[in-house]
Amino acid sequence: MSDVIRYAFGKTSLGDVLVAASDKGVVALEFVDDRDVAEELFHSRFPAADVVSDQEGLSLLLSRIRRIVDQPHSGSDVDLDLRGTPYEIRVWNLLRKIAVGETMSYGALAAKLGTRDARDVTKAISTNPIAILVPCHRVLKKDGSISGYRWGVRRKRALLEREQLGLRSRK
DNA sequence: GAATTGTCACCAG
DNA sequence: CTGGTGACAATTC
Repeated sequence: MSDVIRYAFGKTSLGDVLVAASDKGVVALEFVDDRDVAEELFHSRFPAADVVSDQEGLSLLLSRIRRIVDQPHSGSDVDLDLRGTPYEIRVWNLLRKIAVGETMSYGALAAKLGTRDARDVTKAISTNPIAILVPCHRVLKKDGSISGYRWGVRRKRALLEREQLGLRSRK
């Protein structure tokens, strides 16, 4: 049997996003520049699944995501359907425990996981299909500088700035 | 910032 | 196994 995955496009203050969800939760959330390209890419990522467009059915989810992007500190309660190797899932779960406004280095993450190399973590993170909801943007290099981001360093910086600003002005 | 080097897991051949 | 590579890290300029 094949899964049914519904997807829809949405606009956030950081750009267009493509969100996809199964019955269990969100399976993917990506920033896209070109919707046609994204759609194609997306189909090929879930060859075994039944991928259907469902703009209306996901409108609620989209609005929640928009809220999270605009106000990261307001908390999120979106169900996720993580798909990946056990190791990757471990990493992603760890990422989700990082508090808003906090950051962590790849090295520190590696230590927590008992991995030898930071690159091990890097690889797992870089294959993360779910932007923002799995806050891979809160992972920086050890000196605090931004190294790279799957969806563009610019967005990563914007996200972080927003989170820290939100924290500060909330007090 | 950018370049340089050490390192190690991963992948293609 | 060999060689290329990287969302790293530490150093150096």
